[in-house]
Amino acid sequence: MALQRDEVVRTALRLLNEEGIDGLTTRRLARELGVQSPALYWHFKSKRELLDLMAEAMLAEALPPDREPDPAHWPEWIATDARAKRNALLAYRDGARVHAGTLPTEDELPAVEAQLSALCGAGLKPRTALRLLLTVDRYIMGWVTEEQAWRQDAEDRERPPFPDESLRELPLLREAVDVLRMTDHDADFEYGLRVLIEGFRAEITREAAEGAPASGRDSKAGRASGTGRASASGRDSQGGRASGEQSSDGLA
Amino acid sequence: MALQRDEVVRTALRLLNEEGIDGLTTRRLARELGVQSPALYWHFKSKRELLDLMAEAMLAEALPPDREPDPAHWPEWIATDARAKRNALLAYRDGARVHAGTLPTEDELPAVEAQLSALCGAGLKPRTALRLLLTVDRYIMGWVTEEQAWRQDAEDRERPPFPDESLRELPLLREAVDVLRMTDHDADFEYGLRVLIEGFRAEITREAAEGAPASGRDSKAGRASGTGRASASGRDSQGGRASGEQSSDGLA
DNA sequence: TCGGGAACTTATCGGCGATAAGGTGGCCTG
DNA sequence: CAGGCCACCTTATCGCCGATAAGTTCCCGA
Repeated sequence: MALQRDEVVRTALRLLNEEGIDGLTTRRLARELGVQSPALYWHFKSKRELLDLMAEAMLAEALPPDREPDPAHWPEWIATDARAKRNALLAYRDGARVHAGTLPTEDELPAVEAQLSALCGAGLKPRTALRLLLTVDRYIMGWVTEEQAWRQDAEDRERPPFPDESLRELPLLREAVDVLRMTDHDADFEYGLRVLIEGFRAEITREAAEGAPASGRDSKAGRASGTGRASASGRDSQGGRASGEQSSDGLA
Repeated sequence: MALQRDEVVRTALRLLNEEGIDGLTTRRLARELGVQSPALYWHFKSKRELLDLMAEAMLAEALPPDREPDPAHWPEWIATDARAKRNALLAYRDGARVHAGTLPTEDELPAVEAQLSALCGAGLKPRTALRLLLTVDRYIMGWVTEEQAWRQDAEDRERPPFPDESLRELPLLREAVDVLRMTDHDADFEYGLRVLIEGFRAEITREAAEGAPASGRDSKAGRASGTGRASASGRDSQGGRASGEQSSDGLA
């Protein structure tokens, strides 16, 4: 029986957990499947494509696509989905790094549309609703990336970081030392998640309030800020981001 | 004149911008410096160490360490610092990936202590204040990682993603299409940042309110939630995260 | 003057992603 | 039944990577 793409992906995910992303090589994976490594290139045009499919499979396990979010309880399902996604990324070693930079597949879009629909039902404009979803997504990605990096080199760390004597002159950090040393990932993640949702709540009432009067489009209050000298290091790099500008629309 | 660690780091950062993180190899860097590649291992014990120093240098350019944040205007300096950090990461190609997973150096801790001091002056407990700082940090990291990945493969992308016809049946996404396609990174980042700060504001008043009565420690309202089946795919991986538990302390 | 160590070179290792080219077997067509 | 095609895999190889071992150079201080 010939190899199936699906079987390759599943084996790759298992191998990811056993060896980590650095141990996930085409040769190793091929050996696991009982073939030679170039055989994989019949099924995938590159390792990147394999990683993309792995990322897709990871999240597909966590978020069943057939859900109808309820506008009335948006804080609950936003939080539930966020936890589910974090758990999905945590379920595989280096899961966040595998998923990072992946584009949503076209068949994930309907689920997003459903979420947008619920948020608009709660009073948001589509643009704002999508920004909101992206915001929590970025938070999750950043969080889990850091969390897994921490767990990863916690194994081969000789002694715990931030030893007590380095905090001698820093009483506040000393008081928050368990947050600093990330002894309770779950609770700390949950805190940020709650802060985000609290902010969404404020944003929703704000947008509802400003939607009621005359105004229509995004308010355009300038407040150009940023760092002053934003792009460091002589060369500007990055293909020409105009550096200092930032178009915050009023934050106080 | 012999090579200096500092010179190597600066050259590496320049090279990073020119070639990207995948083009930043020890051989290429050595060539740039006019030496052979093993010479680098006299100055750095591994490439990882070099990357750590690069990450440190990147941020050092952006955040001068001698600042005394004002408790009265915490939303302003939180936002300013966040923009500065984002700009610092954006100033180098793959800056976020280089910085990801790096531990704060001991000499960055005093700056954190100063920030904590200001936030506590605004009414937060040290633990909560640090959690808050970590939250915005994770958001920045997640955001810029995604942003740079997007910019990166925007170059060698044949045609724009999410073509119009794929959104035919998705009116809300179609309305938010410029957010989906990330045509204005700055504004979208700024939106999430404002949401976070709005949430912090709510959190501060909440904590101040609950600090006033009898209560002392973190409120322990259970609400175990999560996904139900959290860790997918048979093997549990990740070295035994007890999967379903989540210690949210009350979010509605 | 000369010993030692900082700073480098040359040589090499094992492993990586990827490509080229060739083989093999089953199925479909004539 | 013959023949060819094509899905699927192998063998061979390329150029590159991070890293180590061992040898060389040269300056500086006792």
